[in-house]
Amino acid sequence: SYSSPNAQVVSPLDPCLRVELQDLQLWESFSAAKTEMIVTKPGRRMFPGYRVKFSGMDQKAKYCVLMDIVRVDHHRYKFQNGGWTIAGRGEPQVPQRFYLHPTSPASGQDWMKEIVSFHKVKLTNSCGHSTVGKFLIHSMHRYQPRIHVVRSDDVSTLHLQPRSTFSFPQTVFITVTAYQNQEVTKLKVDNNPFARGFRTNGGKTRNAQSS
Amino acid sequence: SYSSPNAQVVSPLDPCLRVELQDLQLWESFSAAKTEMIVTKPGRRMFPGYRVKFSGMDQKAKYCVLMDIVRVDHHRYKFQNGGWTIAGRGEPQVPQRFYLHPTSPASGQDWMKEIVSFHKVKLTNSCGHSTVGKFLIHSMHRYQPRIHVVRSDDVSTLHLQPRSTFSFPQTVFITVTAYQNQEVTKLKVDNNPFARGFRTNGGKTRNAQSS
DNA sequence: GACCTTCTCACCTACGTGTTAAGC
DNA sequence: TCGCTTAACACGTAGGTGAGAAGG
Repeated sequence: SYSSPNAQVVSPLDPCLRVELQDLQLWESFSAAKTEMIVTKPGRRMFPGYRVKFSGMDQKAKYCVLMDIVRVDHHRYKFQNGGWTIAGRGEPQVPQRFYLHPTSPASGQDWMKEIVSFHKVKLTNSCGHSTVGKFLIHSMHRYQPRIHVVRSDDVSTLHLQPRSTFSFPQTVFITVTAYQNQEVTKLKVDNNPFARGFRTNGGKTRNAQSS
Repeated sequence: SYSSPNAQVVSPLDPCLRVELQDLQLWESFSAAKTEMIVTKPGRRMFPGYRVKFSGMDQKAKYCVLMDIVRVDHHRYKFQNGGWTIAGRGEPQVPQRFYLHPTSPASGQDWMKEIVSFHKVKLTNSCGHSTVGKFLIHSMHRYQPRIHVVRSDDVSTLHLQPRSTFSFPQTVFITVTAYQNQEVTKLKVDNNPFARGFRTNGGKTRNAQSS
């Protein structure tokens, strides 16, 4: 009930509220190749960046928007013979911190005005560093980001409020410390502007997602 | 009553609360030459960056910290014969928006833990663009930033709460669209790392304020 | 040895500077 | 003309890429 085959999901609590995943085609290209996300000690961004568009909010009401990243299953994975296979029991899932989108709190009108981006969040495998804007996760496990919407402007009691939760199956990924599947690497290089230096030819020249 | 000859000011509402201006020596060098701040359509940062340190807060209590920038007098200025002179009546002062420091709300302990920086705020003379983190002000007028501390974690009613206001005479500046005083230009080039490309010699080589 | 992690690097994007010339 | 504003520019800082070598 947290996922949907479509890129637009309806809230049970707030029946008009809808969330639409951006860059859907890009996400699906990665998903078809089994998305990998690098995780490092200092923290690494996700690519594609996680961006959504809201509609059906109460224009005047105040909302907070949060993200977390949760495990999809209980397995550890390995890349073998060109594909991903289960490699035993996964690490125990630690309860995730929520990342509060910095626009919070804001009116429904403000949230719907433009695309809401989480492209600055980072994935880390080290608990030593500061953890603002970083998700601590294990390598070689499957994860999925989730978006939570809380109809409140009181940031201090968000965890007690009812919330609407959205997630998209296209955004499931496996964490790695180095890319395993060359097809994934090629998609990253061809579409992430910061990796333009590694393009050979045929890659998108200008209009890729600006991370 | 909003200003003080010192770099550390005491709150009337909260007698232990103190605010200390950082980079005081740098601010005073500029002030001695009559500080100029560039204002542009897309927005320009201030240099020196506005940074303060808090002490004497209630460790457990929640605070919000805001900035605004207000007119110091009612004049318009011009630069003539190497100095600033009054050039008639200033534009009418428009009520300023507050900039809420993104750390807000946070505990006194968190605020006091490290230097609180407003170096990302920008000065603009165009109301067309988005105004988040930007102050709309007129060129050729004198302004002064102010810091407001509100003992509350309810962001939505901040404007109704009592607040302690601090400002420092060393931070008064005149807005310009291009630098008038060469002495000011030299101070900017010698101390702002982003202007390192314009240094001739004798400028600080490394340890300048990282804006 | 096989597998995974970490570090350094060249290369890129993004954007903060004053300068300069053009515009009004 | 004069005073002020704007836009394009070269040159910096800051930081996001995968590659490759080294480490465990």
